[in-house]
Amino acid sequence: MATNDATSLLAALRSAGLKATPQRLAIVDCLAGDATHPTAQEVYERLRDRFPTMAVATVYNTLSALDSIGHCRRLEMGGAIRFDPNGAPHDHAVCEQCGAIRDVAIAEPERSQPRGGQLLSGFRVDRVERIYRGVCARCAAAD
Amino acid sequence: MATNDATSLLAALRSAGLKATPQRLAIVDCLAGDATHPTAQEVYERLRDRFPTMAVATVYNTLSALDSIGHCRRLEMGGAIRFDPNGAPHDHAVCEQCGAIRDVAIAEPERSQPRGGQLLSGFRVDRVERIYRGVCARCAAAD
DNA sequence: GTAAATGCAAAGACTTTGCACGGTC
DNA sequence: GACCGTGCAAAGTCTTTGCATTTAC
Repeated sequence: MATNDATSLLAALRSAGLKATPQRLAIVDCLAGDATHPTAQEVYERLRDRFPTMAVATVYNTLSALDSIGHCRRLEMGGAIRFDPNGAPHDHAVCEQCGAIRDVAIAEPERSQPRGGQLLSGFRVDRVERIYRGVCARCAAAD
Repeated sequence: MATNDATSLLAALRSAGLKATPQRLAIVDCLAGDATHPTAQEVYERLRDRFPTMAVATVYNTLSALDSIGHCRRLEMGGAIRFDPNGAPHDHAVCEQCGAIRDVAIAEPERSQPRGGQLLSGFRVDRVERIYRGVCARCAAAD
């Protein structure tokens, strides 16, 4: 799988025939260097200083482009859509209080493979998503 | 756990000090008799005929009340919030094409218990959610 | 009668879309 | 130079909020 740092993301962009614009460079950079899975809005706000004229639509456009070439995944698990540049299979832990999302290594790799045959007659399982819901260390400490 | 049919949901409402209005009866009824996990909008539209003056806010109000007394769960798994009256622990299968959500019995009960200790230092796991993403029988047939 | 729920309307957050202009290759 | 991406603005969807009126208990 791709390492999905800023460099490889860019390479992926270009090899997919997509153009490398300054905005895209910045968005890719912002996403790759961030473990919190920012929303499109967050990326937009963070880049506002550097690109005062950039439109929200551009952020969505770029993130969708990255998604469609398989170099970032849309995470839809409540609230706004988040974007995950981590190409490796992994699960997520979501803090119910602050909404932070954290990657979690898959503990039981064999379980990540659907065994839908018995369970879901007629439903073709493409992938399984696991979400750990709870409270993150910081919020627990703040209580 | 509660069976969460319309009758028990109502009883729960009343024992929680919440009032049983005609609108709530209808909403509870609509939810209990529906396996598709309707969104608030869908419930609203379905009850429009019977309650032409009912407001969307009322639907949200009732569903939130049910959620807060633990008799229905908010499902936030992409797109609009859905409401699940099934009180038993279970997972969900989501069709990527039509968006249908289907309950899935938990195949490996022991796995539903978080073993976060090793995996998520500092993160207190309250529950684990599993989502099977794929294509439902009907959509597969339509291809 | 009291407390709570409803209806209504408005605002808010997030996302998508269309089109003309400007930049990349 | 051709094409793609950007910026801008508007619309669309879902959800939440405030307040006066009505209703259940």
